[in-house]
Amino acid sequence: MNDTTDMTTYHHGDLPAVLRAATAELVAECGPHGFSLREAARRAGVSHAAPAHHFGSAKGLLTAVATDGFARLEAALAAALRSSDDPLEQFRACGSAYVATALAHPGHYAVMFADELHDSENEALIVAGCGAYDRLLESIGNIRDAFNPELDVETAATMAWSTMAGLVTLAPKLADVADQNDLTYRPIDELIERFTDFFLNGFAGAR
Amino acid sequence: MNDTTDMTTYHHGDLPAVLRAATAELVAECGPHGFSLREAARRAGVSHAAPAHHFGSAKGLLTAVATDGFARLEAALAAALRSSDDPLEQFRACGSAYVATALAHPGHYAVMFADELHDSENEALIVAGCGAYDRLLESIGNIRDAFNPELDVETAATMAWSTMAGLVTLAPKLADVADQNDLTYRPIDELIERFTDFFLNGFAGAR
DNA sequence: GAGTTCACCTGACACTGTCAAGATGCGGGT
DNA sequence: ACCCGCATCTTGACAGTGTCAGGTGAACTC
Repeated sequence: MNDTTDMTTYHHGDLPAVLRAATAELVAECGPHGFSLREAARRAGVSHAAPAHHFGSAKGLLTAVATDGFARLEAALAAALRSSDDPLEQFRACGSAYVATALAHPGHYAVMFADELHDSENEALIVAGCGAYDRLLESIGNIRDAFNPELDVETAATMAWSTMAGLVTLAPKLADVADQNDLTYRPIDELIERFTDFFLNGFAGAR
Repeated sequence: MNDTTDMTTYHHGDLPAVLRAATAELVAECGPHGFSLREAARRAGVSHAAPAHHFGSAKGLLTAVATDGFARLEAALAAALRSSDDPLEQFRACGSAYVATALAHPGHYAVMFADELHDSENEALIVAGCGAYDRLLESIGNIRDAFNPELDVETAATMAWSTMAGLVTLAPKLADVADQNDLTYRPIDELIERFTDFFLNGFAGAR
């Protein structure tokens, strides 16, 4: 019977996958605003209405790309958690993994946190997003268990998540500002390292 | 002689200002993606090509709105700094002021941090952005002077700025997630309060 | 081998941003 | 008083966009 993952080889091979890849590439090049459904179709070598058949609308396609991005992020964070037994080291690895995947897949990342570009109600997207976030909760939960039972994991995770997202999106702008003011420019890797140390420092006394 | 701020009362009164207001309102309603130059012109009661004359392009108009937003933010942060003599209290007030202005002017805020929607090279925008950021530097500089001469003000400001930006943009999404997982939902005001306490806690031992 | 379903195409519509060219009214110089 | 220059805004056109309706053909089912 029909396994949905098997109905691939038709005219084109696997058009949905090709379209998702083309979209990510296009957004990485031209930004979410420069993206165009027709251009994505063009790059995939199909007619302008082909994407709609698989994804319903432009938003649907972008939603699928965002879901892909969260899946990648979850995988990276999961690997970071497995990379060590020390909760502090795990958290540092999560920070590095977050920024690494964001920079490696800028097209995905740009869509993931642009609320109105994707359909926030989409179930697959929500599941993928929560999956990635759960890894961060897991990491901070490990820290709580090992060092500070008073730590409010929810709040700490919210702030860590926000800070990582903010750093990644603001880093280029901050670099520009630093350049123009003759200040020392800190590459984002170093910022993330500082960030994790700073947070781990703060975790000790937080409630 | 021509003072550019005086050439206001013509056919329309002050069309640039009306257009900026209409744009902010429109973005607040429909998001940056739902914004349309022609719709903004429509709301201002002028023809579809009128905005181009004052702002050059859609990006020019959005840049002006972003500049407005940074000016408002700087004013709010400056007021927060004046609100107390205690550096810690100043920092808390900055956090509250940041989120308050972001929520009070969602249209402006959405454009301010959407890198490709405005012209990042625009000088007025850069000046306004740096002006607001400088207030945060000032606040954290006061903390350094009063409590911890080892504190790296640049790095601390980068993280505080990123966290505030991240919190504001992610707050609604995190609220949804919390709702669906039956977790306790923290309103953003409380999150900001926690955030400032957490950072102040971290400042003590940071380098 | 006929019929149904899926995958994709063609064509059309209203909408968008931008440009060129024209109208319209204010201000300053004579 | 007049007129000219110029800033302001309009009109019209162009290419490009997302989405929908309907068509075409391949592939699987029975």
